[in-house]
Amino acid sequence: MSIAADLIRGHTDAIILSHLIHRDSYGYEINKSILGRSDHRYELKEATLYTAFKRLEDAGYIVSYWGDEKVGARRKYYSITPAGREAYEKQLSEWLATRNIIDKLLGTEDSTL
Amino acid sequence: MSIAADLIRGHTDAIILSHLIHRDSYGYEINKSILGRSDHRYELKEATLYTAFKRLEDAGYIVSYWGDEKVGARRKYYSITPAGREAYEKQLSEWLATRNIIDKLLGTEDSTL
DNA sequence: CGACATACCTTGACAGATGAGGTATCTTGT
DNA sequence: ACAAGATACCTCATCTGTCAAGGTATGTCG
Repeated sequence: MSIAADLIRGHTDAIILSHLIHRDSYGYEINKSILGRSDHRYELKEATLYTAFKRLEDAGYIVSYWGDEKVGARRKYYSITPAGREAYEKQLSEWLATRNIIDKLLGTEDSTL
Repeated sequence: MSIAADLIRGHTDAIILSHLIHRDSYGYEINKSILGRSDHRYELKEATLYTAFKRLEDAGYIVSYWGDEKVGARRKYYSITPAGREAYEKQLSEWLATRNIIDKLLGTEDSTL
């Protein structure tokens, strides 16, 4: 794991919402997807993931339901709500603004000082 | 303050080091500089700033000395050490990697996937 | 003389992340 | 038949960075 998790702190919710924008999903799958999409450089810890689900559900950004798997372990699916989509849009633009500011403050070779 | 501080969490040390790369400085000045360079969209809280100074000094990344102001409030200057410069370089590249991954995970329409 | 800027610092509390632990099912190799 | 590992869920105690709130002191301006 080459990415310091502390640097991603605070982006967990947006990352999960981003995944659920496309389709309903469940914890284990979301985790593996994040691992894959980050080229194995970042992995959400399970405890972090389930803490985030709780937080997002309490906020009304996602709702959950049990899958009807006939075989294998049961899956708890999550679905993003309209409020969740709004929150995602907002968090995405916040990320872009934050990214911009950090770039400036770190002197990431920015000539437009 | 339009930028959620929690999103910048973890970048405080790098931001301070980045400032000290150019010249020795003191707390109050660094804070104002950050405010200005972020177009007043982000401000380090004093408690956060002094906590960070303590952390950086303990780590050997910065050293401090009192200025010899004849008038006005005394100033405590900080100077970056060679180890601090190394740490800054490392943290800068970590930021670039993290930025890249968050962009991917948030689906920030990145064509170079 | 009061307000405000400059300049430093500490303490207690909060929130997100996480190591470590737990439960249960199914598959694959030996 | 059995062990190992993947799939799949969850909780709790602890750690760390942030920050509101409080404090001290000096200089300037109206």
